[in-house]
Amino acid sequence: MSEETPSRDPHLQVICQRYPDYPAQAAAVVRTAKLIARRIHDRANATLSEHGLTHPEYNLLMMLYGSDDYRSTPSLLAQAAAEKSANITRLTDQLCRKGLIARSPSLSDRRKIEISLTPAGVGLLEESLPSTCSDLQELASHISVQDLQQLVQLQQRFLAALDLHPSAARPA
Amino acid sequence: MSEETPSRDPHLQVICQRYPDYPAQAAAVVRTAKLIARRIHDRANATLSEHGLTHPEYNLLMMLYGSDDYRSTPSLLAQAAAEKSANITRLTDQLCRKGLIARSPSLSDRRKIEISLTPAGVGLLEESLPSTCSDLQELASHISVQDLQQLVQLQQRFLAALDLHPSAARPA
DNA sequence: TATGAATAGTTTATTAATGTACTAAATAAA
DNA sequence: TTTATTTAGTACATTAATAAACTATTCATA
Repeated sequence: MSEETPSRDPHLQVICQRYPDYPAQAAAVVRTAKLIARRIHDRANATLSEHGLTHPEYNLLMMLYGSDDYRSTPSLLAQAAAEKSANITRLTDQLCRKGLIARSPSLSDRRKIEISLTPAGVGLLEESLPSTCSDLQELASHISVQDLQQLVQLQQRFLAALDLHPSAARPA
Repeated sequence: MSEETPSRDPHLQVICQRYPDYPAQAAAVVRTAKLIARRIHDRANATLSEHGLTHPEYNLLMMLYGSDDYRSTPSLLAQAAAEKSANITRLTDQLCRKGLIARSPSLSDRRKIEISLTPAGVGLLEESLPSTCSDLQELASHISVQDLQQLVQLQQRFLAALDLHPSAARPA
């Protein structure tokens, strides 16, 4: 490890002393991404519980909100929300039970299901958005728009590297 | 929403048309962090399964590897690895059963447990590190060290904002 | 010194998430 | 046209993760 260690994590310094080839910078990116995701998840769950939603449910609803005609398919949702297909089934079952989404057969491909927001789903989302957005906006207010944009851009470059390099182990 | 939408996600553009106050940049940060964390998790699980480890187990082992005397406590591990304490218990139970860590009572505080890597734990870690590190290094090779450092720094600024703003909802 | 509050870690029940197997349908190849 | 392969989504069993409750211990306050 020839470059400087990220300063916020004393563990990394010790690791690099013990294993000099440890890619500390990349490990720090990964670790911090996980911290962000976890912290936001907990925080969002607390806020959304007042509306009877969990964070993963909310994410699916938002993906539908951001789709043409509030409409999508389980596979597209799985991809967009970084969830496995079996979990999409579980989550959409829950949202169906809550009357927030509806399932219908696709007219163009009989394997496919179409999922759309119900009016109640749109209503609940728009009811929850003031608190959700102000919470997130509060966080964002400490960082300039340019810095946020740069952060996203750098994140996306890291993600792009994952696409270039399929896992060295057996395919899942 | 007055600034440009991150370009990689068409959902965000539609969301902002429907709800103009949506903080798109911050949402993009959050979403991309989750994508990174998920992708790395899946990728690491595939690599580590050859060594009989899961990604969360590996993370704990690495935290111990980066601690003085390979030694820590469940609470410190929970914090460092972004896991809840009940999950630390579950994970450390598993690692104990595998003989990779050992528990002992703390001499300074009877509430506390000390957890340390066993020689088998150190051995397994160092056996897994070549493939783990080369995998991660491969990803990192597409981004300059300066860019990685900047990415981490920006991530950490986002995290710092979370500390400044406790959740608006009831404390968990 | 006694009492109240906070901390540490585990247990337990519950929910969340995943891997695998499956059926039906679509697509690709022969 | 037939066969092989891939895709879509769900069922099911299993593992992963969590909230709440708990006991013991430590720390803070009166």
